[in-house]
This record gives sequence, C-alpha cells and structure tokens, in this order.
Amino acid sequence: MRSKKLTLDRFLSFGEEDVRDHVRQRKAETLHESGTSHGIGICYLLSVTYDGRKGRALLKLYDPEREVIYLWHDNTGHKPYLLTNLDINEINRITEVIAHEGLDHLETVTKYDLLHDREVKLTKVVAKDPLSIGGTSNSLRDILKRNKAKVWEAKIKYHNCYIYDRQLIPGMPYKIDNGELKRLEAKLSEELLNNVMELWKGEPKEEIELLREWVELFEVPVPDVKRAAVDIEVYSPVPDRIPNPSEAEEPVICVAIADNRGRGRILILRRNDVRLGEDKGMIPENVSIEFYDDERKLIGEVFKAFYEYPIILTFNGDNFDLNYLLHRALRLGFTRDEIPIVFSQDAALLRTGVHIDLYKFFSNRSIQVYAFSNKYRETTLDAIASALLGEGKIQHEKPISELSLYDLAAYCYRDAEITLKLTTFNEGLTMKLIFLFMRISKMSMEDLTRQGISSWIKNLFYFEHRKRGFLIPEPSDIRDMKGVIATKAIIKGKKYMGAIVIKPKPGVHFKVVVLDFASLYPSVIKRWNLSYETVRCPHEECKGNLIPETPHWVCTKRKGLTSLIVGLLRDMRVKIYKRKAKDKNLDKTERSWYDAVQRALKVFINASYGVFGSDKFPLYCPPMAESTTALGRYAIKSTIAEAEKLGLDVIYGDTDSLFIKNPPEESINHLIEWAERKLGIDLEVDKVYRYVTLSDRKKNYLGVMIDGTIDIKGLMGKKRNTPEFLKQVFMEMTKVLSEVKTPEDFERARKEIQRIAHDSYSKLKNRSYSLEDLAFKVMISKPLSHYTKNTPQHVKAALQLEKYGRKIVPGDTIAFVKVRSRMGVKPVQLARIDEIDEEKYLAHMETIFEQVLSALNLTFSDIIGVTRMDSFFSS
DNA sequence: GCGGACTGCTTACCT
DNA sequence: ACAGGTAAGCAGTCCGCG
Repeated sequence: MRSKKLTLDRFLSFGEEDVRDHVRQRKAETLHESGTSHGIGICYLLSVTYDGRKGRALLKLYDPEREVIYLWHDNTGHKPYLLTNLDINEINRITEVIAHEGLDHLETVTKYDLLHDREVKLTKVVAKDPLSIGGTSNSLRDILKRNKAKVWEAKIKYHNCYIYDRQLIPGMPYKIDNGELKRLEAKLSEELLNNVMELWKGEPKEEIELLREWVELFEVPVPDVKRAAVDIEVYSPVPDRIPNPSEAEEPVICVAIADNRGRGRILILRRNDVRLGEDKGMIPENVSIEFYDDERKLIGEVFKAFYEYPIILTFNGDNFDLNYLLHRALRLGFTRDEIPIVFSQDAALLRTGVHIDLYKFFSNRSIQVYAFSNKYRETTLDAIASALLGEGKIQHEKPISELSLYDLAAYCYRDAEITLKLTTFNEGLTMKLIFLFMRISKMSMEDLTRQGISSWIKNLFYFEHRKRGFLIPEPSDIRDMKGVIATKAIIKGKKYMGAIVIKPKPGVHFKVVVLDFASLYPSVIKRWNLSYETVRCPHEECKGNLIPETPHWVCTKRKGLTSLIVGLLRDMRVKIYKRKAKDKNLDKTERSWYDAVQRALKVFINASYGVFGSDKFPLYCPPMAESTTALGRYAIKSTIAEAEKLGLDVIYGDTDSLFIKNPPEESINHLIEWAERKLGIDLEVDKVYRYVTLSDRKKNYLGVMIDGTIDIKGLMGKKRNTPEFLKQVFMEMTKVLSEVKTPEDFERARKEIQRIAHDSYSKLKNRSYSLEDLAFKVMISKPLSHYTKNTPQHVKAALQLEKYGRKIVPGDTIAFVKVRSRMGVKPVQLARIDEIDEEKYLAHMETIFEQVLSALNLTFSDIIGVTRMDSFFSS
C-alpha cells in the first residue's frame, strides 16, 4: 500500500537533513539564532510521548517552513524512575526488587522536602521501562510498598517525567543540533525587559527571575500550523441510530477534509440505490468531489491525507470518527501498521501527527467559561459553531443514509469546515490559546486538549518542583499534616466556608459605581504567602501568624511555591497583558495576540484557588483553600467597614465586589488607596451603572451602563431553560429599561412594559405560541436510572421519550411542555398545543416580570390588570 | 384523607 | 473530574386536624 511507504521512515530521517538556513517567521526576528546551522531550523515542540517499541521518549516537532512533523527519539538515555525512602542497602535486601527484570539501577539523590522544610536523602530506583515502575501488579512501585517502603513520584506518566527532567516547554521553538535537541533562546528586546523590570521594582528576586523566563513564553509567536479538519458519515440501516465504532459494521459513506490552506475534499462512496442529487447546492465551489466504488480505497486515501497534515482536527473524533475509521479499516483487512491511528485509553492518536478532538477541548469548563466567556451553553458542534462563528450545521430533513450523494457531501463538508473554523476564527484564537496553554502547563498538545484545568495546574506545579529539586509530595503526605478544616460551610455537603454575599438594598439606584478586587483569591494567595507548604508550616515560630476566623497560621520564613507562581501569573496578566491587549500603539495583530495571552492567563488564575479545595487534585490542601476564602471575606468586610466610615452607601456586594450608590469621586479614590495601603491588594472601578435595579434576591440584578448596555445577572429571563417566548418577552422588557435615563423616564417605561405583558398574555391565552416557544429545555446530567431520589419533570419527559425508542444519555437536553394531565409534562415531540397548561405558564410569566418589576415598586397584577386567580376563574 | 410546612433534589446561575 | 453561595421549582414527607 502507498500509505505504508508514507509511514514512519519518512519522518525518522531526522538529523540527516541538509544544511539549510533557519526559518524567519512572522516576528521570528525575536528568536536568537545561535549555534551552528547544521540540522533543521526552528521547530515547535508539539508533543512528547513514549515509544514502547524503542523504549524511548518520542518527540513530535513541527517545522513551520516545510509544514511537516519530525519525530525525534530521545538519545540521552533518560529512563523512568521512582523515589523511595529506603537506602540502597535496604533495597538490596529485597530480592523481588533486585531480581526484577525491569530494574535498571539504584542511586542516591538529595531532594528538598517542602512539607518538612528540610533536605532528604532518597533512593532513585531507575527502571528500563515505564511499566516496571507502575501499572502492573508486579511493578517496582507495588513491591516496594508491600515491603513497607514509602515511594514518591511513581504515578507520574513517563512522558511528563521526561518533560520535567529535561525542562522542555511544549509549544516553544527548538532545533536539532548535531542530533541534539536544543531550546531556541528568544532574545527579548531591551525596551520590553526594562519596562517589565520597572513594573516589578521592589519585588523579590526569585519572582523577577521567574518573570524573565515566563515573559518569553508570551512573546514568542506561534506558527499557523498546517491542519485539516475531518468529518465522516457512516451508513445506518436504522435512522437515528448512531453506528457503534468498535464494531464498525456499516460502511463509511462520506469523508470530508477541509484544510487551512484553502483546500477542501469530499470523498464519497457510490451506492447503487442512492441517487446523486440535482445539483451541488451547498458545496463550496473550490472543493473537489471524489467518487469511490471501493470503500477500502476511499479509506486508504483518507489515511494518506492524515500523513499530509501535522494536525488533524475533529469534533468528537476520539469517540467516533477516528475510532470508527480505525476499526472499519481493520475490518476491511488493513494491518495495524497501515493505519495511522492508534487508540490509547479514551483517545484516538496519530502515529506521526497530532489529533485534536475539539469536542473535548470545547467541553472543558474552564475553556467554555473563562476563555470564551460562556458564549456557548451546549457543547454540540452546532451550538458552539453558531455561537462563535455565527454559522451552524446544515439541517437535514431525512436521515443521513437517505440523503442524495450531493446533499450528504454538503452536510459532511460543512461539518468539517466549521470544525476547522473553530480553530481559525478571530485570528486563530483557539490555536493561540492551545499553544499558550501548552507553554504554561508544559503539556503535550494531545494531553492538553483532552484534560481539564486541574491536570494543567498539576503539571505546571510538578514542573516547577522538579526545576528546583523539590520532592513532589504524595497527596497523603499533605493530608496527614494538613487535613484540618476549621470553618463550616453554609451549603450542606460542602467542606468549608466560602465567600460572603451582601444583602442587596431593593430599589432602583441611580449612578452606581462597582468596585472590585482584581482577581481577589490569587491576590490573597500572593499577598498572604499561601501555599500547601506554608499554611500550617512546621515552624513553631510561625504559629502566631494567624489567618483571621481560622486557627491556621502561615509561614514567615519561606516564600510559598504556589504563592510565588499564582502571584506571578496574576501580576503578569494585570500589569502587562491586559494593558497590552488594549494598547492603541500596537497593531491589531499584536493586540489580538496579547488578548489571547491575557485570556490564557485568566484561565489558570481563575482555577488556581479552586484546585486546592478539590480532593481530586494531588496537591489538595483544605486549610490553604479555607484560608484563601477566609482572607477574601476579611478583605471585603474590612473594605465595607471603611466605606461606611467614609459615609458611602454600599447597596450590594458579592465575594469581591462592592456596589456603591452615587459616591463622591474622592471617596472612591480614598477607598482604593486604603485597600492598597492596608490590605495590599488592588481595588479598582469595574463598571459604572446609569442605574441598577435590585430586589431582595442576591445574585439577581439588572443594570444599565452609561452607554445603555444592559447587564443582567441571574434573572430567570436569562436562564437557558426558560421557554423561548418568555425570553423574548424578557428581552423586550429589558430593551425598554435600557432606554430609561432619568427617574421620570420610568413612567413611560412602565406603560411600554404593560403593553408587552398584555401582548404576551393574550398570545398565551389565544395559543399563538408554538410548542417550541413554550418548551423548557433542561439538561439530563446523569443516566436516567440514577434518578432514584425523585423524578424531576425533565426526567419524566425523558422517560416518555425512551418509551418511543429514543436513547437518552447524560448531556442530552430534553425539551418539554407543561400539560394538564396526570404527568404534568410531555416532551415537545409528543405534545399537542391544546393540552398545554396555561396556568403554569402564566405563573412563570409572573415570576419573570416580578423579578424586574419588584425593584420598580410594581407588581405583575399592576401591569397586567388581572391576577392569576382572576384568570383562573374566568377560564 | 388532605393541605400546608418543611426538607431534599435538581438545575442553572454568580463570584 | 477547580471552589462555595444563591434562586427557583418540584418531589416527597411529615404533621395536624374533631
């Protein structure tokens, strides 16, 4: 087969490259071109994996000039290992270890134990392969544990261990010099360095040193990696049934490939009984359409394309597309070596390139919330693309298997196209973010795009431990010393107390200034030196340095590692990159890059406190998390006290914010200065409202900014499960409110709102809304059988759907309407318009209006002129 | 046997 | 597979009531 020729050997011809010039990329002049010009030019490190056949670490490097991936095997003799407290003599007495086939050798090493603040001598047990360390029942890790030894760093994946030990930074440029892998040092401009040093004047030396290293990660540009998105369609004899990838019984009938170099291909399998279709309709003109009679040939051609692209993008390719192609190929008689896909755990990986499953990346909560500001609410391709690109999937009436070939092609291509666009829109924001996350977390592209923020932060901290020779503690080491929790959570089932929310003063408040602490928790972690080793440190003399409202103390002798790193990330974002992202002296491309940088930092900063309160996090440290929130409460409480001393009217506040009504400017400045002086944290003006309407409900308000922008928090009209017609009504109402400038304007607004409410009310009465408009859309969060305590309405609806053969899985959204029957609800698919329970809808309408109106001193019945009871009797 | 008060479950939001 | 705090609606239970 042709594809066989294209496999590994082509990519292994590394180091025998001709002498060539180094690449000059966009902005690549910042890269220092040192050393000889032997070997290849600038290459970006995309990934580190372990090659089991060769028993060595394997790196994937991207050459931006030739647009290919190079594979490079470790040639330093690095091996997997673990650390143990037994000395070499003691280990020599354990025959199981000595006789272990995988044992390479033993050596004594010195590490720094942060928890006890002392040096320790440990034995490094070096193995020939990662499996001998851990993962089998007879691993060195388990044998040592059975012999009462303590072991450390034995659960770290080997490829990550390799990254830490060699201090590799995925996403950064490297070169191969005489067969050796070398970092390409970036030369930062004098001007930049001077600016940065000026900003960090007076900060500790170790922070400045770290800063120099980190700035580089955010100045070196990222390449526009050549990549293609792939989508496949599979025949299904039963409409709506998703074919099972591990069986791969049915043929692949269409594959679309869309790349970022302007090429598009659609590979279609001809089927006797399926017509071609009238015209090419929605297929873009420059896309080539290729017909195949033989499925095997089609798949072979797809595999060939896989080798042409350094990065393959899919949406759910791990679970479906690539998984299906792999198993289908095996079924059609391909050998494993002829297939470029290898399956490991939950991921479909490529032998030579990198496969990014964008479904996993965009499902990452931190990405969804912090990087894309919650713009998409559901993690389907259609929902994400519609929200971010303004363009969704092609809707089709008939099942996939019944579409004409052209219709199928168009549908399939669109999916590939929007999948690609998810990485190219907004000047390639997504790829920039992925590279930045790799550089910050030190993770491979494959791992990074598949794992969550907790894993990213774990990796980042492990890397920094190794850099400094610090022993990476076992979770139990931390828990044994610091499992103490002193506060009680307000919410049942939570571990410790969190933030406070100030009771809102109901009413309409004009000219409201909102002050907030710029990333409060990270600031607290920096300012009070919080870290897993510094909170409840082992020194007697630190025990007087108490955290308010807790019995915990903080170290006064040592700078905490997490305090240092979290503080630095926060400061870099606030002092450098948020400013650069808005700097008018920079051009658009540069600003967009710095915006990506500040967003990437935001993702890490926002999660940096939470992970320490999560027992799944390997550096879990409850007193550290508890101290963070305690100090957060202390900060906001003391600031409110000071504000009131200044005679300011604090009308609301939540966690890190204060809403102040009509304050004199000098008082605000005074307060900001006070926070800096007394607390050592930045308080800033976040926003100014023309007016805010508050009810007695916390986390619920509507504000109108000076420029008329509406800011709505928590109100029902905004919630995604609210029926569409109520959202519409709510939007109309808020639009009216946004036009209010003075208290007098409210009179007009009240009339407008009255009209809106009336309209909607009569439309409801006349059944002019469609079932779709009336549907509540609620997510199913777990398998239906797990709802054992009670049966919520959306589950009732889902159960009815199941009776009709629909499979319901976690993550599905159920659309249901409220009806006048025993069950009370029906899925939209099964309901009729005449059976809806309008009383229930009226009650919902009332809530929506009431939430906004109560602040205006109005009630729903004032507006509608009729109460719910009236309507009950008259209908 | 019924209704209101209550608790608990679930979802979606806020910081 | 980052945290805790809040709102809302409903399900289910308890308790009193001639």
